[in-house]
Amino acid sequence: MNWRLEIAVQTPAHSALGDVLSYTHPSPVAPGALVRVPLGRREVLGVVWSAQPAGADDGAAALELKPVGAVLDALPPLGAAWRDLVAFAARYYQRSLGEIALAALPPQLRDLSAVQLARRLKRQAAPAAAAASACVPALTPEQAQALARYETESGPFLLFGSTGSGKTEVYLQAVAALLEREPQAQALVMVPEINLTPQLEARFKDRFGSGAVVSLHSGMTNPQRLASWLAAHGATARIVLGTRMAVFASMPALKLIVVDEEHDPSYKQQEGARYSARDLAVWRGRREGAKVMLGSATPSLESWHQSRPAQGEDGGGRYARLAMPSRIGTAALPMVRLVDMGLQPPRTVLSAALLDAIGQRVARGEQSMVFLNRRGYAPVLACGDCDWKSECPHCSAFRVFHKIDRTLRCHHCGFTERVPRACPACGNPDIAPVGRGTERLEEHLGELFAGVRRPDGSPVRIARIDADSTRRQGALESQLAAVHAGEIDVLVGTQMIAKGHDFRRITLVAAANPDAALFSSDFRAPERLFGLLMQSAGRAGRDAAYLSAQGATAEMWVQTHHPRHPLFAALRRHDYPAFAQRELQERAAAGMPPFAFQALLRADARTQEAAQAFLNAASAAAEGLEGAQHVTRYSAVPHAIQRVANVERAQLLVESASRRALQRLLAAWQPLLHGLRKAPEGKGVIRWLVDVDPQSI
DNA sequence: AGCACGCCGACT
DNA sequence: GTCGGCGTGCTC
Repeated sequence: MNWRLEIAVQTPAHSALGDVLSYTHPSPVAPGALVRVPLGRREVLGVVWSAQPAGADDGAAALELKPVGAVLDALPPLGAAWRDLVAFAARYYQRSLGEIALAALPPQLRDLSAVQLARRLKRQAAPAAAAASACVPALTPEQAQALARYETESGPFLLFGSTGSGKTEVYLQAVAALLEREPQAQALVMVPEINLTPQLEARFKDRFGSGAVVSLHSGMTNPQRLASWLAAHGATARIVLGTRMAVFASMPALKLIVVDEEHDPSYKQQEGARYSARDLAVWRGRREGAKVMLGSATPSLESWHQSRPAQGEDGGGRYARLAMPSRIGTAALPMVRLVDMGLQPPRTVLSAALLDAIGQRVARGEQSMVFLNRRGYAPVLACGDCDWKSECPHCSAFRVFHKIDRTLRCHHCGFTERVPRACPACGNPDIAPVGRGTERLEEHLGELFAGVRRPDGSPVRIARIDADSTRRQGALESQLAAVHAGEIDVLVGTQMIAKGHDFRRITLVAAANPDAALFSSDFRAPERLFGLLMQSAGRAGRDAAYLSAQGATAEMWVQTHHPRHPLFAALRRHDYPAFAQRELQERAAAGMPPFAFQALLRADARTQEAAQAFLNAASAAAEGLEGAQHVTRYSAVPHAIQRVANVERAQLLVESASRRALQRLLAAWQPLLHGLRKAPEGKGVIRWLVDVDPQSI
């Protein structure tokens, strides 16, 4: 008898193909099995979704089905829980099943034949079990209490612990208790950025032995990723560490998911399937009966709101909040100093008081860190005579001046030219940089501190860390190592340096110019700024012993034109709850997330008119669809960066107080959008996409 | 998305 | 006369 298999293959979201394609096979194949199937002229990897005897009810299916090429039966099939996760993610984020399923598998699986895979699996013997360390630090009362609640309650948990409160130790011990109790259990630990995986990996391997731990992130080579994935799938790895992609790791015995720095925007995928790994982690935990622990010093307002305690009529949120407000040891949180830039001489970059404070630290042999959220030398180059500015010819953005190689570079499309000798418009040789980036700040500090000496009389050492300085493989690691080794006195960089890195000897952190986020059109900008500043403050004075030996106090400096802004008042007191309460009140009053759910319909087209026409036609077509009466549809507007690489971009916001209504509308909308693409309204449209729970609008 | 087919410009 | 530009269409 012949069997008909429904198989998920990598079909793009825009194709009109169904979720699964049907193939025939002489025998039944278990759902979750990997197969190779013919698709057009090529053979692709697929995941079996279901199997049924052929001929039963497919009389209408006049389609000539092709046979399955090969079954990769050396590999145990992917479990029902994994398939449910993939199916949910596909449905929720409006993508095809196959796109999510195949993206969740290691890329190398796509190129391996059944024989090659079988050989690979045979080679993947049991890992050499390196000894685990018995050295487990004693817990603080707060850590012990958080762990006790974690053990007795079901979660999900929000571990609200200030920087330096020892969240990682809580994760480690939660994992340790689990592995001890259940000899088969697996744990998944996620971090927002690849940069943060090495130090976490070192800590976990030290505690649990190197054989038990594998990493999963896009910085790994394909063979490494395959090896890690197979170890997770085969449950030989008890702990998987990784970035957002790891949320899809096949882990048959998953019992605990940790999402560290859960507020970090990096958990939201920004291209292809735009999923939130944090939200999927919560869903996956519930589906698989795994406990979920989200951790942050500055939680997302969504998670904070979801973990609110019961109060009066309000039954509270679904998450349990575990608070760890204190820093370990005697180290106090750094003192926050606000510099009113309105009182400084015009065009001041770094105020005299801040320079003095940094200079004193250099003289004492301590380290300082200054961050500025603009890389390059200057964001714009402008002519002194005419109104020429260094606009990108392909984008609605300025090209950034990079002095280091004398180029103008567009950070959106990559278009790069050498800096012209004179104004291209009027020939005036007097063209000058406007504004400041990290490169210029580094240069500026070098000039200002040229005469400053370190305790041993040697000159000050200044370094810069940003996307430009770390382009080379391994550059970030070596630069961070130099900071750790005390070879740097003043570190300049973008927010890259504000995240996670544990600099022991930094006693001063400064935000040079964070004001833009206060008045951004993006309603989440203040939340991100507050998180960034709190996190940066957390970089300072982490080592209490060092501080007291130095007789030093840690300081966080913020230069602003709005020193009385409530955000800074809360920052001064390190008072995240106060900031969150105020922000949530505003969000509630304005009907914004987390009190509403949003999705963006985006379109790219040759012209802005075409992009908007498509979106507005789509909006009109949505009238009367299921869920539409509970969903607000706004008009199409240009994207914040309207044109990139000569493509015009527009977006349309849809919003609802009901997640269910929004989901219904999006599901019903999808086929109409496919149709519209071919209609006159879709003329000129290059692509369109839906972004559910967009992270910025 | 790939990867075809298909119909018009500058080259051996 | 061909090589190749990327426009349109299909994949169980």
